[in-house]
Amino acid sequence: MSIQAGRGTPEFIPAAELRVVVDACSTPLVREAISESAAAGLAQVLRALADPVRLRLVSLIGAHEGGQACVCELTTAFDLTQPTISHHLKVLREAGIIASERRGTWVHYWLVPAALERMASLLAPVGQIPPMAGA
Amino acid sequence: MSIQAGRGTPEFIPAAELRVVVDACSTPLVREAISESAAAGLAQVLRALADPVRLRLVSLIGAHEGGQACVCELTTAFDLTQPTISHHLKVLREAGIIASERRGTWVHYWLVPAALERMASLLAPVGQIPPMAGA
DNA sequence: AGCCTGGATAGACGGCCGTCAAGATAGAGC
DNA sequence: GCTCTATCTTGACGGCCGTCTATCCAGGCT
Repeated sequence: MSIQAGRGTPEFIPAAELRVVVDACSTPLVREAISESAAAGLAQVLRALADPVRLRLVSLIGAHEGGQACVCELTTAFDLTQPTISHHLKVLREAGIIASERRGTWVHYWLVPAALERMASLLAPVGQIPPMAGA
Repeated sequence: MSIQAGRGTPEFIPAAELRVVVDACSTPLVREAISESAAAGLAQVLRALADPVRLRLVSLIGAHEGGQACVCELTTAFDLTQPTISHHLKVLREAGIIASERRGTWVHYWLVPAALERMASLLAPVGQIPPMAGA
């Protein structure tokens, strides 16, 4: 019971801090070694994206007319129950990837572009998009 | 037991196919809705990255002199046993994110830039990587 | 007010995965 | 060939997470 902690996520980082922590590491990840806490925050956001359903949700929302979609439209795109979709949307929202607002009867979701941009620029290997630049 | 499948990963996609599947969706994710199989493949790669230890491994390898690092150097950077690090390296290797080669006694690992680039361009919201890009 | 619909929450269940200890394998050097 | 070191593999354990059912909350309508 000393070290064996099951999984390496003993501490959950709330959304606000998360932003800071991820920002703290805005160099391309492969430029210099990131800190332990930056890795934790970054992994938290990536884990939110690392699910087929949530990826499709992000894609559906982003590709939807006006960049917004209501839950009813999203739910019908899957063979999953509405609570399950609601759960996935919550995960994405808590990771700062999407935002939502209630408008009358329906709840609308849209992407937070900064979140995906941050991920993209972190993963971009320095010179970025040099398909074969390996010397 | 008809639908309840525990998690949405009934089918594992081997590395070769994975490349194809992820390539099949090289539009920025938020441009148009991705297919179910593309989402599965993409999620598989993201899940490999969505772990603090593996992120730090990628970062350590990428930032290491010469872009290469041997396992012994990586192991000492963590409070984890060597088999655990080896396991994480295997996950990254099977996801196509890193590659390895044995050189005498030591095994060296390096990044596969195309993998991270692919991820970055998929996540980049259309205009992509505004932080430093020309515009 | 009462009902209906869209959506979120709570609780439970089962599989996946991160971790470790122990053993196996591959070169290097004697 | 034997030993030693570096690394991988195997098997087991425990927690996390994706899914469901059941229930609750919020608005609109009559």
